Amino acid sequence: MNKVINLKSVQMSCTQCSLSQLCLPRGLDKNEFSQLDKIIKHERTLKKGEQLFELGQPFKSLYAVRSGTVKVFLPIKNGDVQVVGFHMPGELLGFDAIGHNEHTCTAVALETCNICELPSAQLHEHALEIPGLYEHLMSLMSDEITEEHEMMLMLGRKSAEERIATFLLNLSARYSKRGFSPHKFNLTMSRNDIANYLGLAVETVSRCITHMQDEKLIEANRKYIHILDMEHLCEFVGTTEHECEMMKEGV
Amino acid sequence: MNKVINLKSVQMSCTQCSLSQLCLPRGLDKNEFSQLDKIIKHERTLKKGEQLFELGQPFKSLYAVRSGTVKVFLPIKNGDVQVVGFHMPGELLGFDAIGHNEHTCTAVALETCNICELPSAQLHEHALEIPGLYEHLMSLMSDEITEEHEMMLMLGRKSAEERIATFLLNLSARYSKRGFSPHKFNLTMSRNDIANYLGLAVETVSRCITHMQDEKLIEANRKYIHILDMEHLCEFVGTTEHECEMMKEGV
DNA sequence: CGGCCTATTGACGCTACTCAACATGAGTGG
DNA sequence: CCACTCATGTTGAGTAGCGTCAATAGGCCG
Repeated sequence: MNKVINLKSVQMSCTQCSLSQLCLPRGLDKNEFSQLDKIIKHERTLKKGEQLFELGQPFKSLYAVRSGTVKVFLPIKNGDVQVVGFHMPGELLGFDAIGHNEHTCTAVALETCNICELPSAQLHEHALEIPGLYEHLMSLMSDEITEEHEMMLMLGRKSAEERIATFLLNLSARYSKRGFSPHKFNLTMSRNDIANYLGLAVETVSRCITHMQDEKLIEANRKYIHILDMEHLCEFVGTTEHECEMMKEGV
Repeated sequence: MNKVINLKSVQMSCTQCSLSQLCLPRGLDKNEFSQLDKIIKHERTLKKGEQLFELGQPFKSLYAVRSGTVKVFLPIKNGDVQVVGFHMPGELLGFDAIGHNEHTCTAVALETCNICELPSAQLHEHALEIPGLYEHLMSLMSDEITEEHEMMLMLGRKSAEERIATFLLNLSARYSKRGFSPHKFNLTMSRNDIANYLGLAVETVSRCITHMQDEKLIEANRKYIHILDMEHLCEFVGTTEHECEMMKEGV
């Protein structure tokens, strides 16, 4: 029994984690790693539908997704929401709470999730002992700002089909970065979530996906997506050069 | 002559700046203030239309607007753009460049601007000497993330009129925070910029403003805006409670 | 097997875009 | 100072894209 616990704790340490290159600063030595392992909590597990944090909740931690997908959204009137992002393994979330010490959005698990936690109390206390931690966190926040600029472009100027294409290619690139196929993957979110995120109606999402199948760009069956013609799908995205580069990097 | 230069440099120091409460961490002592004044450059002036930074340009500095308005946008194909923000006095910009050490958007002056500069080289070097500087910058970045979430809500779910109302009330609150009237102000950006920012056509912006005048909610003449009925305008925004609070705070 | 939720497809209507004409103000040069 | 041009803003008519409503199909779970 003791052995099992040890094994588990080893598996769950940052040192052993295959995602550490995504969520931690680069170039940490063994010492600094074990320093981090002391302050990061690895035990949290969320079942499908459970909340990680909620709008208005005080800032307790930053969170890293170890496995599963987390959906982040803004609650609006009448129980309606605006989905503002999906977080995959290796991605951090909770930055929204730093500014006013409380969360400005809500995060729930779309499937069973393992979550690592960097408690805010320890953050400022130990940040200086781990070189580059502040810089790294700012770097991640900066990336989030850039991504959200691109979302504004998406919602402001792109047609329904362009949005779907952009979305699929973005997922593709992120799967690819994690060692999965950029061509075949399963969506972890519902059509409803996708539609909401992209500022479209569910029906429009369905129709676009159907249309893209007719055009032989993709093959889709419910959650399953198979990208057949990456080249032409990229052309559909058609906006910033930066974006096109990003997409192709991921392939 | 010497006297003039001295006077100028005194006027331009953070210690004397009326906006320092907006862009600097709170609770700095005299010593820390003068520390900051050493690393912050105050001399930069931009004429209308001049660039502050450009997409792809290496990260040199963070910038604070001292006077004037700066427009930030993403260049797209064919010389088209997507406006992603407007920055007023006391607001920092350039956070987009931290992640990959180069700017992911372009910033230009909408009118004559005075800009303060926090060079990136000095940032990490001196950040630890000024307590709370990192925390403060992260706090500002966090706020920017939250604001952009609200922009996604705007672009994803709101009607044209709701967008205009939200935009006007947002400006109103920001003017108010700076000691100006929340009811009467002059827009520093063109209808074109507003339309682009809000994901609308110029004509739609014009029509909405006209319509809001017919409804006696506002009075508008070109750049000049007079908000007549703040209450009903707020109702128009109609989305998150958080937003409504923010709007009313500013009044 | 039945009930429920999610996804797909079709018909219709509305919002906001496009194209176009026109008005107004700012800036320029004589 | 006025007349000219150009940029910016306003208004109208027609239309396309996407949302809404409704019906149906398919998967999942008890």
